[in-house]
Amino acid sequence: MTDTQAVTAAARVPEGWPTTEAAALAVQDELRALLVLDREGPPPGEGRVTGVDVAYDDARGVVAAAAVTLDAATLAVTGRAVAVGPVAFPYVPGLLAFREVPAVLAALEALPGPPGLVVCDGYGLAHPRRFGLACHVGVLTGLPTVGVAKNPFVLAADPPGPRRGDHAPLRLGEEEVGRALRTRAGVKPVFVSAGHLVSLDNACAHTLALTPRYRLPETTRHADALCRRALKEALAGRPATTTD
DNA sequence: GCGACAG
DNA sequence: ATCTTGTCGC
Repeated sequence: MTDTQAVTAAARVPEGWPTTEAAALAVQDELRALLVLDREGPPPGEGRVTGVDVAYDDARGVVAAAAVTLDAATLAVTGRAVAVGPVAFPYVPGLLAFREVPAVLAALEALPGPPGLVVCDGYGLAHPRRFGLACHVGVLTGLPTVGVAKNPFVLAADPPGPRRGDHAPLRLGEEEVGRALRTRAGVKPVFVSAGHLVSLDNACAHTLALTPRYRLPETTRHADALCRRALKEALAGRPATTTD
């Protein structure tokens, strides 16, 4: 219907972006102080929700990010944008954000309208240092964010019940920093945590509102399909690692 | 000391 | 994340 053509932007690694693990850890410590966790966040089913995801070609050092905005009530696509650029950091468990954030921000900025709540593909607070990708994106954009990961990370969770909506806590000490949430009956759960300006309860409510049919949120599904297509198209222009 | 480890 | 065929099911 009103599905816009995806706007394509060029992403680049910002000046002063961390190049070592030690520098990245220091940035996490610095940004973590800016997290806002005492807000309920926007209610599910209203306004807009934007999913972000990235695809890589590590051999060529290229990353493509996609941001897809949906009407929260109907889940219809209202805006799409992609950003292609250089990979900003190697993959290090716990430092994923340094790899994806530059391209993700470029895609979000290229959207035709306000993103609303941002759903990230990965963890938020349920992170060894309580500052996963969703927190990072939230602090840098000022937008409410949640993290929905497909696989368990460093925090173990008991298996949730078998029905849609059943969940089990992800604990960091005594604190519940995330949940293994069953979005489809009898199907492997997803791992939800708050990123910025959202409560864990609300993050789970949004996740359920976005999964009327599949295990993963509609936002993530759309963004995943778009960034893969964008990466392919961006690579089609250049055959391979040429002699430059 | 040796693995495991979001994407 | 990515490399990969066929196959079972709606």
